[in-house]
Amino acid sequence: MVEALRANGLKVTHQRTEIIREIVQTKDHPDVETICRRVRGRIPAVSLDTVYRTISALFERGLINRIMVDAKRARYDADVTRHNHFVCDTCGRIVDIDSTGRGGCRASDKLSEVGVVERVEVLFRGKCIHCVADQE
Amino acid sequence: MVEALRANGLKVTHQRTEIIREIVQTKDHPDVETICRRVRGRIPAVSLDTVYRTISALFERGLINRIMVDAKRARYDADVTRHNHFVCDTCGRIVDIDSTGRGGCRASDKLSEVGVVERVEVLFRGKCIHCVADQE
DNA sequence: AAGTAAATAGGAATCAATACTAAATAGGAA
DNA sequence: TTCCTATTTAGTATTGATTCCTATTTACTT
Ligand SMILES: [Mn+2]
Ligand SMILES: [Mn+2]
Ligand SMILES: [Zn+2]
Ligand SMILES: [Zn+2]
Repeated sequence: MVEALRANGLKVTHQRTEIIREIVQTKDHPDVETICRRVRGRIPAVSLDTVYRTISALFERGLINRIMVDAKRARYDADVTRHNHFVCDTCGRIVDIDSTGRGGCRASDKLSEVGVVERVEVLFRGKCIHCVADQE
Repeated sequence: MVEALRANGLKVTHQRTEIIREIVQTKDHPDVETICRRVRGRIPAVSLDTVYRTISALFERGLINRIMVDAKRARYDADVTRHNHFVCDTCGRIVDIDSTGRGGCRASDKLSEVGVVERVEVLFRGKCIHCVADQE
C-alpha cells in the first residue's frame, strides 16, 4: 500500500507508513481516534490531524473503505475486497461477513434508471453474541 | 403515526403533528435542518431544538429510520418497511429501491455465530442520472 | 548537498447535535 | 373547565468529531 502512496503522488512519510501499518494489520474497523492512539505507541508525537488527513487521503483514493455505522464516528477498513459487515448496535463491534455466492445481494432492475452503482454496502445490524450473553 | 405518539405516552402537539406530516409526505430522506426549514413554512416559530427532539424521539421508538450516508448529517425516512437505498455520492440524493424477491439479500451462514441480526441495510452507492448528465 | 513543495504538530475553529435555563404554552386527565 | 405536567421557545452553552491555520520540518527532486 505504501507503493500506492507513490503512485498517487503522495510522499511516503514515517507517519503515513505507521498509520497504514496499523489499519492493515487490524480487523476491528477502528475509528480515527483509535488509530491515532495505537500509532502513538510507536510515534508518540503523531498529531490527530495527521491521522485524519492520512485516512481521508487514503479513503478519497479508494485505498481504504469507510463504514458509517452510527451518527458518531466513522470507521475504517483496509480490506477493500467485496465483503459485508455485521454491526452490534450495543457495543459497536463490527465483524466481517463473507458475501455468499454471487455477491450475496442483487440489485433491482429499476436501479439503472436511477443512476450508476459503483459499490454496494450491506450492513447486518443486531446484537453480537457477547452482548446477548451479557444481558441475561 | 400520530396514534403511535399516544401509544408511546407522548403528547400530540401541533409541532409534532406538522413534523410528522412533513416526513411522511416526502420521499427525499431529509436531514433535520431541512425538515425544520419546511415545517417553518407552516409554523414559522418552530425551533430547531424541537425538531431535533421530535425526530430523535420518533427514531428511538423505531417509528422512523435513520440513514447514515456520509460523515455529515443524518438523514431520516418515515418509511420503515423493508427497502433499500441508492445514494448519489455527488449530490447526496437518496432514492428508494425495492427489495427484490425474498429480501434481495441473504445472510451468510456464519452470521448466527456472530450475533443476532435484527435488520439489514443495503446501500447502493454511485452517481445519479442527473449528476452523470451534468459532468459531460 | 540544496531547494522546493508537501507534510506535520499543535492549537484554534467549525459543525451537527445536545443540553440547559426560564418563562410561556398547551395536552389531556379528572 | 380546571389543574398538572409535558412541551415549546429562545437563547446560550456544551460536547464530540472533524477540519482549518500556520510556523516548522521533511521527503523527494536536481
Ligand atoms: Mn471489513
Ligand atoms: Mn427510504
Ligand atoms: Zn456487542
Ligand atoms: Zn446526484
